Amino acid sequence: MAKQVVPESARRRRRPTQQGTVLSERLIVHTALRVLREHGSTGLTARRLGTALGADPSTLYRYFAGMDDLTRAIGEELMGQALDSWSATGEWRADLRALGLAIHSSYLAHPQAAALTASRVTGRPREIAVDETILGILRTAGFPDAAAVRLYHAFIDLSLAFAALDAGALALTEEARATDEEMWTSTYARLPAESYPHIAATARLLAARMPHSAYPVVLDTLLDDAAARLASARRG
Amino acid sequence: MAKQVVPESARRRRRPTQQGTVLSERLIVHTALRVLREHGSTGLTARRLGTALGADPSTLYRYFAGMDDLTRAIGEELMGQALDSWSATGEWRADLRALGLAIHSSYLAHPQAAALTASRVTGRPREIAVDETILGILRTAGFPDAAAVRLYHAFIDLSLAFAALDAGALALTEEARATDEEMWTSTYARLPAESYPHIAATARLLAARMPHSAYPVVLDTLLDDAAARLASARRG
DNA sequence: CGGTAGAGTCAACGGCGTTGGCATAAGAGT
DNA sequence: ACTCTTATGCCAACGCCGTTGACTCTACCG
Repeated sequence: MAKQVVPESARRRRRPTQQGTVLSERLIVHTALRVLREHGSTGLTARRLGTALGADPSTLYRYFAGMDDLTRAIGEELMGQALDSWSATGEWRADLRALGLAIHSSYLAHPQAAALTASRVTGRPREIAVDETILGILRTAGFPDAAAVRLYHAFIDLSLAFAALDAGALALTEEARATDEEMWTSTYARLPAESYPHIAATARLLAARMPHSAYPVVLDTLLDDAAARLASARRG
Repeated sequence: MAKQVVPESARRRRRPTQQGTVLSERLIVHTALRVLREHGSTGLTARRLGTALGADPSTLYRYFAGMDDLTRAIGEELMGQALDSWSATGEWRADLRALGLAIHSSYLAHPQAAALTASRVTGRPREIAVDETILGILRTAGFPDAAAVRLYHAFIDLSLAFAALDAGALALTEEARATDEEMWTSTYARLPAESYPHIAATARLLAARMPHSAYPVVLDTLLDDAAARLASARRG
């Protein structure tokens, strides 16, 4: 078997598999995304991916060091899609907000994949590009370096943490997800008011709000705070 | 085998295993936490847990419907420990802050377990108790129901999302974690200033800040915002 | 138009969650 | 104190899983 994985750029011969497909990192990652969507976040297995590709499972080890390596490549793909779907306007607050939402929705577009990768930090190219972009927006907007780094840290971790949390909820099977959402109208809405007065009093509001993500609310709070600090620093 | 799991309260006979241990849900959950700590977040297996308990793996199915059910019980235990370590003072902002930090640090105290459970919502008793507590603090502080629910939602999801994110980082093996932290002094600090001017300019600040959690900063931002809204509503 | 080594295949290993059938001893009822 | 019932733990087995080493074949280099 492969002593070490051949980097994609150095790959020369493209021998088709028995079933005729010609493999590539790109094809494998995209097929993995499809398998994840169809079989859930725990449904990506070497055998299944091999079958989906029309190749022997062990062939994957010619392209990735193991399933863990493949997982990181999937995460990098999600981050890349977020960056591609975003464009700068020059208005720092709007740009940051849009970038955060782009990252969030890129992950939510592949919830099963996101649940697998969102808490991994890889240091791969597209991830670094996102970091450079965020820091650039903040420093160009006039934040001093210390404030920019502090805000960058809060921004990126907040976005990734919510991407993981919300993706985890979406990645459940359809029935499990429905059960979870209904929990606010079934379990929580029926708790006795004597023991749980506050939940009982707000049950209707909870059922309306909890199925949505809190990310936009928290993100806006963070950006409002940053804008206020920037304005007051300019005045003072 | 067990058609269905016998609830812990209805359990009568406590027959010791061949190796002499007397099982219980509590013992199993606590042993599972130990196994997770020793073998990592993917190291909890039915066979290993059975060995650690001195019991056959299949015996676990007398207590839990499957490994997934056990996982939820572990999450419930973490939430319970958070609630136990917290006490109210009556000052809403301080109480909320302390509760958030209690949840966060309860999860981080068992990072391998947290990585497994933080994004699950179970609707079990201790979890409901936490929800009731938070809503109680907010409504007693004078927030109208709509604002209380909005803030509750942001608060709990923020806390769980960061618990999961930060636990994920801590749950890596010691060497992998060290490698990740050093990435800010190795990879990021050495990126060429021509291609990555903003990262290069702030490399030292990044290396100092990134290994810590952004949770307290974001939590305080959220609570500051809430306090300001409450004060202005009182004035208006 | 060979020779070579890289890409795909095959078979196997040990470990996983889970199940059905079975032995046995704890506790209820007398 | 004795029996009876059945909850509880054990065993063996099933079909998955990731991964590996030895292999075959074929695309490309010269």
